[in-house]
Amino acid sequence: MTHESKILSGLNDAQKEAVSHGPGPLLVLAGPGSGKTRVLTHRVAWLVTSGLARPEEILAVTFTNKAAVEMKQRIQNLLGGTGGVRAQTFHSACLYVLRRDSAKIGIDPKFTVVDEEARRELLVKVAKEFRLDPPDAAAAGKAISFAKNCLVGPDEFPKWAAEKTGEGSLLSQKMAEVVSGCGDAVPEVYAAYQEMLKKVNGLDFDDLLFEAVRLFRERPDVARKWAEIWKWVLVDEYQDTNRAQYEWLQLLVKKRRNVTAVGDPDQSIYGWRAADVENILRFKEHFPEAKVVALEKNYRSVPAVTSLADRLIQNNTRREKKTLIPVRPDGGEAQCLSFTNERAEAEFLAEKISALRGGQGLSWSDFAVLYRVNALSRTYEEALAKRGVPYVVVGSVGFWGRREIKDVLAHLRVVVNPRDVVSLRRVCLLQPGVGEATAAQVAALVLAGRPAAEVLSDVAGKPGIGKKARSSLIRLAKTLEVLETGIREKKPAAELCMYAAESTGYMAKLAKDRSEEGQERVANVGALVSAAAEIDASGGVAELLERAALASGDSDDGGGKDAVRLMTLHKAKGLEFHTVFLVAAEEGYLPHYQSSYGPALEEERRLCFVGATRAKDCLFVTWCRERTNWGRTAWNRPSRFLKEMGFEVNSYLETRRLSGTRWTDRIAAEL
DNA sequence: CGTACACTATTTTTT
DNA sequence: ATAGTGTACG
Repeated sequence: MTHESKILSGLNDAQKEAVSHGPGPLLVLAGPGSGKTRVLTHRVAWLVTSGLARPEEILAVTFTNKAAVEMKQRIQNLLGGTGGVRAQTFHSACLYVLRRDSAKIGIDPKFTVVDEEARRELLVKVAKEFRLDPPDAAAAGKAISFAKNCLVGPDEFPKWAAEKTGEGSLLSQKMAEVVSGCGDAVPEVYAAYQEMLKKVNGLDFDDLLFEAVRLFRERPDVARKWAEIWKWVLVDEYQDTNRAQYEWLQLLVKKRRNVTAVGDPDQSIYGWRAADVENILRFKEHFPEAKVVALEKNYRSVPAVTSLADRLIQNNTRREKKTLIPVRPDGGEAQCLSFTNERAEAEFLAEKISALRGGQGLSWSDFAVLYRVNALSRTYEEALAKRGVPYVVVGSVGFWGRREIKDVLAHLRVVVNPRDVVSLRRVCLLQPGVGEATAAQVAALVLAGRPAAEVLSDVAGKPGIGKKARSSLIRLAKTLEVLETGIREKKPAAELCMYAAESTGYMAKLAKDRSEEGQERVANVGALVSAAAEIDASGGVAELLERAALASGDSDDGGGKDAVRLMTLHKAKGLEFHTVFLVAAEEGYLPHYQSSYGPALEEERRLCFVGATRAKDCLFVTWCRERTNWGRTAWNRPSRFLKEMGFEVNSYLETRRLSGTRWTDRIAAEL
């Protein structure tokens, strides 16, 4: 067998067709559990082994860091090394381009990537000048983010917002919500916020896409250069692309047209942050010569699960007809259960997990509890803990988002981008004796164009500065100077991290806290040094900061821990579990009350679809008549999606399975 | 400037 | 219920 045919063996006909498609646009419509990632990775391997592409000519784009890592690993397994194939997120691909060419559109390539936390900080500061309070600032921030994702600048904003309203799309629905939340101050705040970003030489996440598009538009020669580098582009989760991502891709592939888009319109769940399902629905219009392959066979779930998911999604109007064809034989179960309150629901689930694990020889990590909103996790956590069931809540701040990690890295940021006063402020506030007032003084002087170390020494000498503050400012100035030389001489990032943490007294401060939390912080800084050492093997400080910025929002997924996973429906996308508990299937939660009409409702339905199709063997959809949220107890109606899935829901006592092979009535027993 | 305490506003999803 | 903000005092 040739290497090439080895890559095709074991694939079904549709998969083979997609994998071995030659040049030209290809759209793969891949239902849940149909081997989407498999097709993507095998296609990359096939392109290489067939000789059509060299590895370094291939760019595979994903939405999450996790998906990018997985993709890389699987390509590596197939090819025995990635050999230069780039698999990365949209944001990191754009960042890669901008670091090299941003000067061509007037952006200093040493710019800082402003993460969510820093962004909020800047927005609040800017909004204050317009007499907006923090909630209004947040609303304005949403509108700004939305606009950037739609490639709309501050000047075009008013006209665009007016046009958008009443358009009937999900995009316009979300936009209307956002704009109504903060009134007509948005354009001014937007402009001022951009001004501020420019001052500190920072780009936020949305800017990475926005500016990458601007670069390709304003400098066709640059676009051409990158199109020659990445001759083959593959996109995962295409249904989640927004306007900016779509445009960037167009500019990249318009000449060679070697674009592979893989996705499932029924799993588009990010409309609220400007993803536009139309991108995938109109692929054929954008690329008339495109080949379209549908992967409808579902290898993941038992028929009981696929059939109810299929029934549910048929209720969406704006979709292309497509079915889920189960490959697996009958078995497993899909049930709907109701409870008087969330306590009973949580107890049931904890008990059920223990029983199933023992009975079927499963691991804790074979179970997942999925809910619509994070706030719901608490009850389930308590019940699991009470029974001694190990669990992880996927969604808590991950490593790169931890305060201590960001604190240490802020020192390096200040040196790499001398105008980064956001990081400088952070670093100053860490010093004993230094507060808001002093930090602001320092920031103002640095923005006026003076080097940070010099400013710190100067401010330290000013009257009115306390003794404690004086000595710590001087110490900080020295640290920054040393880091500066260290970076110039390309010292290892690990060494510099260690130095930053130690010489500023930060480590000592952390170590003083003897609590478990405090000790964990110390350990995390140690882990940062190790991570830096790993990165030093292939890069340096720049790479470390890059990785930290882009991963700062990543949530802790529990690693390989054998524990039940608790997470939101959004976070469950792309995952699968033996048994899934889809909890709080109640009107108000699923669909969420803020999205219970119009196009947004359809997205809620897709969300429910995504949740249900995570289950391989068992699916339990549960709802409670009564739920206590923050102090208040409310009465709930069962989710309309239950009926749509085929469950008969007459009253809370009689929730039963309508059709299917097994008819179990455990409801009475549970109540 | 830093801490302690009280009050209030908050809750959808996140690269 | 809780986290985050604001105020008063050392």
